[in-house]
Amino acid sequence: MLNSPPSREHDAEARRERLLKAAATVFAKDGFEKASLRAICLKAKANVAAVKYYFGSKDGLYREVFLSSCQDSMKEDAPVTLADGGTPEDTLRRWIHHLLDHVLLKRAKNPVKSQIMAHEMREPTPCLNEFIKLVVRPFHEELQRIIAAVMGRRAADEDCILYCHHIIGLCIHYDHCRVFVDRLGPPVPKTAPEVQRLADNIADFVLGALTSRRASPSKTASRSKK
Amino acid sequence: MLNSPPSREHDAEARRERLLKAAATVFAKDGFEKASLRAICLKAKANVAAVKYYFGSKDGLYREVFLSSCQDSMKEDAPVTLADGGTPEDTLRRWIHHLLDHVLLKRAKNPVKSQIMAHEMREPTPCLNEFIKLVVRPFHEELQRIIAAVMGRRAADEDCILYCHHIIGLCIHYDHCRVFVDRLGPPVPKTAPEVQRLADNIADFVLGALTSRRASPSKTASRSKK
DNA sequence: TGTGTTTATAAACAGCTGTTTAACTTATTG
DNA sequence: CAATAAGTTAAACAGCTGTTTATAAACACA
Repeated sequence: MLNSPPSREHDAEARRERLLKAAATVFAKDGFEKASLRAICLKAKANVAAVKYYFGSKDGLYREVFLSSCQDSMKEDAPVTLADGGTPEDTLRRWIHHLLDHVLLKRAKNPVKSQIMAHEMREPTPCLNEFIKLVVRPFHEELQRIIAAVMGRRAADEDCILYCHHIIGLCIHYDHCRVFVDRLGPPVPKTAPEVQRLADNIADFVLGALTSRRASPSKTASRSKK
Repeated sequence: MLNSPPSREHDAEARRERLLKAAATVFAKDGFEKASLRAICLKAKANVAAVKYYFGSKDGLYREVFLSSCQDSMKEDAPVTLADGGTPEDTLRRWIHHLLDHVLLKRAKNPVKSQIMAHEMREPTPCLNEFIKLVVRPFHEELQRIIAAVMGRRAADEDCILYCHHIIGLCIHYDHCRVFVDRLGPPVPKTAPEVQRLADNIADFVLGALTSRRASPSKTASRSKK
């Protein structure tokens, strides 16, 4: 008779993990729309119908990839906090260095997460709110506390909140707009010493700004008191 | 017999423009991959084969939309320059306000350009280099001159170049990462008075930083002299 | 008016997509 | 052990996509 088909794979957990990993890579490279389940399943050595079985749909697979990515973020490097000790100014320096090290070195070696995040920002799903709540907001709030300590104000001061956005925006610009920065020069840092130098430059700039604003609440803050 | 088909449209130029306009809208909303030629042509009241005829392919249509977008950028609001008069500090304030007004108000009413640009940043084509050369670089260099005037340095000073990136990154963060800022609060400005208030806050912050760095070249700059 | 060329477009093509179906295999339960 | 449930997977389905083909209509010219 004909040859019997090869024996089936039994390790469901391993297959599921392979699918998640392959999907992350393909979604990162191609984006959600262009990424095809056949490409993902070829890479994962899995059957196309497995996507429906394990994840319900292409959307479900994407959601799971994104959520895994969020959970990974929470396991990463210990964040820099005021409780670490040192002056608030030194803490802010370390915080800035830590963020730049993360986005310019660590993430650059594995662009899957940032590319999935870029896609998510363009077409937010409910996953994004979860990510913001679990990962981004605590991070943001600790920076607020650091800024407030530098400035001798309450963390809920509206200036402190805005300065958080200013500082984060300034730092991640070097990652998000890398195609521009690289062409306008100087190139985006690629080594730890280069990152340290940029971090120092930014920290000096930022601390200069915060120090100068210490005694001068902005018109924004004073108007909000009416 | 059967009804004769309606007469053909003869205005090729009008059809081509309609296609460009519809494509811009659909590409902006759906991204390149998800945008379908049938959706674009339905919107433009044109035949699907017209894309091949006028633009060669879907890619060609996209390229033309992007180049039109770059040319529009060059016709927009007169840039703020030192030659406008006033102190360098006031010029910088106006510059920051102008940028925020542009990205938060004008562009927000027509998100086509920023969304196409986001796509281009993810998958750069040669068009991007053209755009950087013609639009972004002159803009960037004028900001460098303004910063240098505030700081009493040469425009080619490496700190001035980096501060350009810092300032631009900080400002455009409110547009690029709007999904984050809106959820973390306070909401991204949507009215002219709100934009003015944010611009003032940023200008105070930035001028505070530049003033504090005036007498202290950073370690970056001083090391580069070795 | 007739002829050759160009333009515009309906229809078809070829291929790809995510999802569903059906059949088989394996595991579990009574 | 038999029956049932769960898991795996090839094949099929239904629909969509960008591109190509074929042809009518329009244009230009003698």
